[in-house]
Amino acid sequence: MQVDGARLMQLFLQSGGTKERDIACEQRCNRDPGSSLTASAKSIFRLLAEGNPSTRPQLGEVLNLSRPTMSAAMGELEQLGLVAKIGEVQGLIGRKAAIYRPGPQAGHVIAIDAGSTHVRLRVSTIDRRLLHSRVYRLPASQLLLGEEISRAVADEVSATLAETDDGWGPLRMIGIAVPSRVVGPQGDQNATRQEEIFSRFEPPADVPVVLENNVNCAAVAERSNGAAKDAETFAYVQIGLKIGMGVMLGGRLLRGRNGAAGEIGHLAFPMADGSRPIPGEIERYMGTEAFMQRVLATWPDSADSQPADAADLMARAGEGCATALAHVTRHAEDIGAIVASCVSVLDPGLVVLGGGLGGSSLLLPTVSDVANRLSYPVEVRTSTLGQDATVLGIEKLTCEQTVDLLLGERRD
Amino acid sequence: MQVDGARLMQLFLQSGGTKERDIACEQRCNRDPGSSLTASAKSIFRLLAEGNPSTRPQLGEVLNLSRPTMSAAMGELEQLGLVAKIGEVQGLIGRKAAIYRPGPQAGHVIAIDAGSTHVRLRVSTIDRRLLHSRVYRLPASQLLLGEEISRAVADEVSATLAETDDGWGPLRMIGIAVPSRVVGPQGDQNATRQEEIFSRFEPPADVPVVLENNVNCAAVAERSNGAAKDAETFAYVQIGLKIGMGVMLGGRLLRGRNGAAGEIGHLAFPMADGSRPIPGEIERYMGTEAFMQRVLATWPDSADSQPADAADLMARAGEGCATALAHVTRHAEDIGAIVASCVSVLDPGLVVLGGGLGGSSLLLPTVSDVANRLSYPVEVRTSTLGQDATVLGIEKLTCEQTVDLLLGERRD
DNA sequence: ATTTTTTTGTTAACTTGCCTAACATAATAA
DNA sequence: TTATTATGTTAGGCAAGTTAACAAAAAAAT
Repeated sequence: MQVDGARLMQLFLQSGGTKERDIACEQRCNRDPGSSLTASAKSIFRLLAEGNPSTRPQLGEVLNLSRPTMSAAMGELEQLGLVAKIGEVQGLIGRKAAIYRPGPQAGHVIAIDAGSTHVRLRVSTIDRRLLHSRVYRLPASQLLLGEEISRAVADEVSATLAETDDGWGPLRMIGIAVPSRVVGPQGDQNATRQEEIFSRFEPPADVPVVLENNVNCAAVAERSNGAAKDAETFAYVQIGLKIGMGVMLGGRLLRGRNGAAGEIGHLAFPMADGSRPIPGEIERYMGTEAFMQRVLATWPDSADSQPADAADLMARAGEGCATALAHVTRHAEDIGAIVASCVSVLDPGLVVLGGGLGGSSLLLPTVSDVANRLSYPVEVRTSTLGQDATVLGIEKLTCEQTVDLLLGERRD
Repeated sequence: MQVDGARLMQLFLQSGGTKERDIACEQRCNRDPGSSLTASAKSIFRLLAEGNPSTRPQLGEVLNLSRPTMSAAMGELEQLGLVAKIGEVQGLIGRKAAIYRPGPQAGHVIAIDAGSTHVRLRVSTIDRRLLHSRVYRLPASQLLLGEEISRAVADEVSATLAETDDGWGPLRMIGIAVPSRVVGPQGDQNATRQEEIFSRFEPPADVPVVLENNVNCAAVAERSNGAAKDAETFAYVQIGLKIGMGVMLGGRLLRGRNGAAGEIGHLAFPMADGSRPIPGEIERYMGTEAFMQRVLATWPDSADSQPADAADLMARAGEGCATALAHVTRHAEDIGAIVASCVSVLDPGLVVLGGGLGGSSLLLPTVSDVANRLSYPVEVRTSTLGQDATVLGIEKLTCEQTVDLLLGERRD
């Protein structure tokens, strides 16, 4: 079932309309129950949605709200079921304080990493308490087959819906991380395969769907759960089979006109006096496959047997094999050069390295040295998240979108 | 007179403090007279500061304010002298409407382009009505001598202050565009020469100074007066003696941690299989000097005499000289490759070319073709502003900062 | 010339959303 | 049992907006 352009737009833009006819009101009011809350109630809900259950005094302190205002706001929120009291805490002295977190009517989201080897799915509340999760490994023979991924997503979502618990509240949104550019209405719609995800998967009616590029999702995860927890601005550079970057500026993803911001696989390369760049060449050159070809081409017969794959090479380098280490270091220099180019454009102050190869801490010193030598001061860190990075990122983004939706404050 | 670090910080941060002691209150209240205005009055002032004199109905329409609110807000603003009635307009029917613009107490700013060949100065109201302007051409022998530029700035400012008219209202701020990185407090302070501007120039006491990189200023000007009038997001790429870029994202400049965002003179280059990049090499390679060396090295004896300089080369290319055109086109290919790298990182959708060489429309087709072939869809335009771009940009930035200051809303 | 219509601007009364001050409640400490 | 302290509610006030009604000033209609 192919989802056409109009339908996809609808998925993107759902819930925006305030000028719809009255007949849709009941639906809409159920979809964004908090759109008529006071500003203070909204800010309280936003804070609780971050994931820390809090007492009224704590919330009031952070948000600079008086106790009467807290009282009124919590009244509004509790009435709608958007927050719930989950316990009490006793200080050293004085009356106990009630502890709140988002309530059942805040509902839950489904976040899906629709990767080419795995489909990972997490169901969670909007304050990111995990309710359910599944992982489906795609048969290796079907790598890169968009339709098979779509079918796997459809299956996993069906299975999830069958197990839905009443206590989870309503399903508010589905977020899907895809390994392609994600383009808004005014961008270039050609040459993106974002619709393929819907070729076999039809999302439940009335549940908005958000799509995001998988590298961007990993960047979001690094910020919310990983190596960039303290940073508002940084770049996440992924080096593996392919290369890509996710850019976070002031806590917001940089997407670009065509959803192509961070597509460093298209940096001009080769780039030197007398040479002419080839489109996408740097992605091929830096990718694991070409890298291993170069490694094997010069691997000495005298030494150990040839490394089986990139992971094997990295392992041997880590064990002290000089030949392996030389190759890894050479690759790290190339990565450092790419990082330097990104720093020259963005000057993010922090770069997090991730991906199949980039995640190795062996690369770190060389990448950092080269980048800092070529460009401007930048801290380089290695990703602390494993293969869950992408699904955690799309979960975070979906929760944020859901909060915006519930509060009637569309952000982007 | 060297301005030390503490003084510079003070210059940057002036007007922020709300926790100063009461003795400073009178001064402060004179400095940000509008800090106690209602939100609606502030938004009205902001709109008028954009430069379009407007009637109350027009303002109310745009800002969604009722007539009584307009009445109250205009009352506040007129009382403070922040707006003034400058006339009336008669519609087809009905009562005349008064036309307003920022009033005398809104004051004026001095904007300075402290370039290495010229010092350009504009005095204008915060709605950018030109009050006075001067240009000083530095003696060629003193190119790049920071102290001479500083002295020229000091002289021009003195001359301006001497000519100040009472009708201009108070001097609110001085903005200076400098050809170096401009670094905030948490960035890398080394290797920027931003303080040199103060070596011979001491700004009047109590007048805040804002510094900004000159390429960033040109980008701002392209947005407010030039080729990117309709764009919120674009990159301005300057190609001349040196190369640089200014990045505008959603109407805001991207500065980076160390003020080095857009410093594409540090893109990794040469970058090819087997080569290692050299810091700053692409700036040398792309700069006019190295470019002309390559041109002259292969210039055929049989043809016309060698071109005298880059401008001469461009002129001959424009007249149809095949040799010159071939060189220009080759250079345009290199520029296209650089643009492609920037597009791969930012995907801005629009790139404006400027600078001594970049401003030539001869380059446009090739740059556009190469960039679009190597990377993602991007429109390429040629700058429409001449040498005034930088001073217009710093003027715009200074006016924006002044409005923020007057309204007590520090933005960045 | 007078009345009507239309737009602009003001006045009056109300609403919202926050605040402070005072009071009520529930816990520990004395 | 009383004092102290933190939490939560009630009462009353204020700032900044709203709508409704009225006043003023202009062209259009009578």
